[in-house]
Amino acid sequence: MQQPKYFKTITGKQIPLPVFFPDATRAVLKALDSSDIEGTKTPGILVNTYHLYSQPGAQTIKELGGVRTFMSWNGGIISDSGGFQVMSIAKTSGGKNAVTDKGVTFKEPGKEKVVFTPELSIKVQSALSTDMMVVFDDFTEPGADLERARDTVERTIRWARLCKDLFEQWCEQKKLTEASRPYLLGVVQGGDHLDLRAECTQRLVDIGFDGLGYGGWPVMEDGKFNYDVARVIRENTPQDYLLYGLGIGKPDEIVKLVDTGWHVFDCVLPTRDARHRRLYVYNADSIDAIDVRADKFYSYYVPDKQDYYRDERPVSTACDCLLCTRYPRSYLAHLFRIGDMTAGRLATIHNLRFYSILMEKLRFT
RNA sequence: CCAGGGGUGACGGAGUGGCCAAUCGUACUAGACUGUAAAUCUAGCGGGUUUUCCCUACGGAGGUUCGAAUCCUCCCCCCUGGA
Repeated sequence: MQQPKYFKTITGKQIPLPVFFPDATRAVLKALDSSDIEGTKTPGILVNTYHLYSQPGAQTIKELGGVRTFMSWNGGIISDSGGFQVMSIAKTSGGKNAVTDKGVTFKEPGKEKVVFTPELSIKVQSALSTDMMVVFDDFTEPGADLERARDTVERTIRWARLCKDLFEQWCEQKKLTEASRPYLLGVVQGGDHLDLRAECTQRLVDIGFDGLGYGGWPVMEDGKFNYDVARVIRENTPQDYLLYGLGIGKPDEIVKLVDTGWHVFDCVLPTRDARHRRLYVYNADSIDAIDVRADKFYSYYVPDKQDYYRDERPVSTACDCLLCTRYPRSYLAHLFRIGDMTAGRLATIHNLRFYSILMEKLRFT
């Protein structure tokens, strides 16, 4: 068994691993359109099942030919199950929200009550027509004790089995072949309890998936990444599985995880940070000079600082994005200061190119 | 020249005898953001290495008062009408 080399799309594309797919939760990468995304050499995106189910609805997207056609995107697409959103809303807002073996019931202020279940998640994901579907899981909250974590693991496994069955039925019904069907990803829970993570991994492998995801909140309560968890999952997973760090992460975390044998990542950081005026820049003069395994290989750049009001230089010379090749720092500073949307667009484009360069570097070294 | 209004910290703009180093907004500075309830949120923003304390401050100079950004007098400047 060999480690996978590509992420295959249902349209027959082969995207070389490792990959980073930024989050287009509601079928839009905030501030960008699909051709902007292409310009950043980003190979794929993540959309969210729950959000698209809420709006515009599974049936609508299905009739419009799936998310790929809907948003005119021809790269890879992963659909997240919606479990994470639903769970974080249900578990953190308390009240009448409840997680049972059947699914999750919750109510957001100003909206009607929602019951989200594994069945519904798979059904919606199949309507979205994505390249990877993720099982609906029960996420282990940060800091959960062993007993609590075990509960979430048991439920996650129960739901994983259910999702797998439904997925197989759907493939059979649609007469999908090994090549034309999407991946199905299991999600490992168990918090920081390593034995439990190992057990969860093994039991998911017994059910059988194309890959496994690093589930739960991506970082520990102190904000540090728990690499032991990543290692334990790796050690208990067959070589030919895809390993996917759900919601991960910072550039240096991704480097370490790739070196640990992980292949797929998604995270809101580059896009959200861009809108929040944090740009990522390599500590290098040119793209060739970037060393992603150096100690501090990147820094943050705050675009609208007074120092940059009259700065004619590009944000980074180790970048070939639209922003860095065309505009001076002074212009970006101006756009942020006047609050124009173009600031968010250019900054997002830059950060996405930063991440795509990162993955290119990791692929070749 | 006459009548009326006004001068507050980088800017806009509250406050009209003590609870005022002075509401609030902007700007600025720093920080946060990890399967997006987030183009958001938090903190600081006159000075001081004794900090529930001292100093300097609300156009300027005097004065009233136990106490003034707030009241009085004069001066300087700005705005709006009228000559």
